[in-house]
Amino acid sequence: MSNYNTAQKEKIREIIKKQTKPFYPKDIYELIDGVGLTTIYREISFLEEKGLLKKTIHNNKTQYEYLTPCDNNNHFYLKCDTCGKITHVDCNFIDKLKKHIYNDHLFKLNDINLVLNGTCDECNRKDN
Amino acid sequence: MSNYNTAQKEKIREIIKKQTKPFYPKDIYELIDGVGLTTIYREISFLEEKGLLKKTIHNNKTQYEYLTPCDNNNHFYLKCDTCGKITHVDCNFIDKLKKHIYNDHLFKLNDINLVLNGTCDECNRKDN
DNA sequence: CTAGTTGCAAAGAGTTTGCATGGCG
DNA sequence: CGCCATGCAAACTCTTTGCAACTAG
Repeated sequence: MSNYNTAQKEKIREIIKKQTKPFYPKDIYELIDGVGLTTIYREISFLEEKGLLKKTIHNNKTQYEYLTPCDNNNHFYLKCDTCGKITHVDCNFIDKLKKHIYNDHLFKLNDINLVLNGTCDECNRKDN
Repeated sequence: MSNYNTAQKEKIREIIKKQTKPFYPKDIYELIDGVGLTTIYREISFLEEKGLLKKTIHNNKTQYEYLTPCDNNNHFYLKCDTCGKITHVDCNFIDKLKKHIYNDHLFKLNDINLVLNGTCDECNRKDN
């Protein structure tokens, strides 16, 4: 399954790649004309299995976050809990973290899709 | 709301405190006699707002993880994606992480409820 | 032409809400 | 005794599935 390239799939992927904040399947549905909600659900599931989307919860509803793909493993994502924005960070500190957790706590962190929550600079300034 | 102490609430909290793995509201329901599912949903929401429970997703259903409370901020949680077990870790490395992210990436990590995903030692051994 | 894809309608499942009853303080 | 809590049933909403028509390769 998901072998054929169709106009619907392309439209969906195009829209999803532009998302820098978490979204609901319905959001994508409303941004596209001529694509059924079912198809969007199916394509989202497919992209999630490929690791391009990460599921989260908001108001007891599933949200998806688009994670820009990256070759190396020295990267992670910062998600602002206030505005929802997701930032891709390339940084070798992640390596130190992984090693520390592995050595001191006998725990092997996931290589991919490490998302840390907090508050971004912009929202931080606003709050003060 | 949630001011009165009732037998139902006590039962629910007692069971939840024992959970070291993610659970569904229904799981708690099945572990207790004489408490309605509605009440369990209400108490879980209450505990989640207090930060004692963290929502996650599993099979498109909401799961909750009990996070043992802790006074200091030098701690985080390790969640094994294989067996689901959640380990509470007291460790000052978290401070280094926070400072690095704040200084180098202008991002303020959450003080509480930092959960890192990966594979625990036990599951790691089994896989090999 | 064949096998995958689409999308409607309906089914399924989890969660929330209305309301009458019951219990805490 | 007043107010909050409980729990059943019903309502709601999101998500999945069945199926017939359609389309990419």
